[in-house]
Amino acid sequence: MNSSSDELLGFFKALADANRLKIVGLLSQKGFTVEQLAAMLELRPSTVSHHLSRLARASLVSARAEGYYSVYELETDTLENMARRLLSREELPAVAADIDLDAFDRKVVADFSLPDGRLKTIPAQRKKLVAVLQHIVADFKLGTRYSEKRVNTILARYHEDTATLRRELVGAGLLQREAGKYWRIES
Amino acid sequence: MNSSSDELLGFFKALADANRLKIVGLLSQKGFTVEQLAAMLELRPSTVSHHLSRLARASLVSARAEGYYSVYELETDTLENMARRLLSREELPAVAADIDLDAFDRKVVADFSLPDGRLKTIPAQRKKLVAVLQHIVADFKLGTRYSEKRVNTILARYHEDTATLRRELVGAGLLQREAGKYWRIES
DNA sequence: ATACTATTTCGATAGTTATCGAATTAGATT
DNA sequence: AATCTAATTCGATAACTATCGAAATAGTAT
Repeated sequence: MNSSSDELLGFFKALADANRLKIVGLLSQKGFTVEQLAAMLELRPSTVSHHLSRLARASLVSARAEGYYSVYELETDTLENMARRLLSREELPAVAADIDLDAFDRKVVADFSLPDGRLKTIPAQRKKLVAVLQHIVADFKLGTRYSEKRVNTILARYHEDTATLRRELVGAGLLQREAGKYWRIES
Repeated sequence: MNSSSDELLGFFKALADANRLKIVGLLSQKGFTVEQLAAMLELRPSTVSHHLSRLARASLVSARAEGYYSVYELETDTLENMARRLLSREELPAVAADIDLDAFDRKVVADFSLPDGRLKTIPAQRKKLVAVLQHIVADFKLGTRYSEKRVNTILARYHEDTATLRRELVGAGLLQREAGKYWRIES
């Protein structure tokens, strides 16, 4: 979660309250003082002040001194900017930018592995099987052609049922087979 | 607060959580299962399920069955619609549509009035004075010309200092004066 | 300078909700 | 039909926050 996302989160949190949303609605028409807002919303001034400070923290409102009062006004620019950011294609992916997309696969491999690295069982579920196969295929060098015997030797480190592993590796497109030889495919 | 505003509020509340925002960010790239999201966010599946149901309630995500799993996907249309609504000029004023804008003025009049309708004092603050004057001027008929004597008689119902009230009414532009006669101005 | 008053801050409280683990459900695979 | 598993629901708990009243603050107006 980077600082740009924090801004976005702050924006949503600021508006995720019925009374704050009403305040923004009211300020979209004209400026109001704390007292006026309190009367219209049937809240205490201290409560309204609290809401206004939250909105101000998100740069959604600003105060202007006017004689005895301080008049609050809506920062329409901030609102527009945020709305536009939501419409842009890059914004949302950026929110998830620093999240580890491989965590699931690693967890699956860990869940199915014994301390010595062998597999407890071969996963039955497609998504999990693929995760485990991708883990195993890392033992094969790119550009090397393996005999079936050598393939089995490597797979035997993981599970006795080397035939199934071999078949699934080919089925998943992780290993290529031709004329009795196997080799790894660039991913 | 009308039902359209409820939708808007629901939208903001749905996104006002760091993990839900991350989920949306992840789903903006591709669909994921509950388990996958849980691993990536380091949360329990039940927690992720909870978040997804909140997002679904706001129509921000939907589930699609795929074999053993149910794959969640982002409803980009909803997101776009909401962002556009924020940019439209009518949306925010509508949020405050059914809020009583005169509540402040009524509260001021009530605060400054004795049970019999007379004023405790004449407000010193501009905003409050105007509220009280607007209340008083309702006793004057539109289109009628009043002598200063009749004006004072009416104002005496509110406060002994009729001279100040009269002057302020004229100053605030609520009463017009010419050739010793006073009359009310259409507001 | 002094007094007045709108606003803010603070402390306390009640209501909301994010999170977890356990139990249940729904659905696909065999 | 029986079994297995991802997902959901439920109950409990902890963290957060909206709201209030009281006290402090700041900034005019006299």
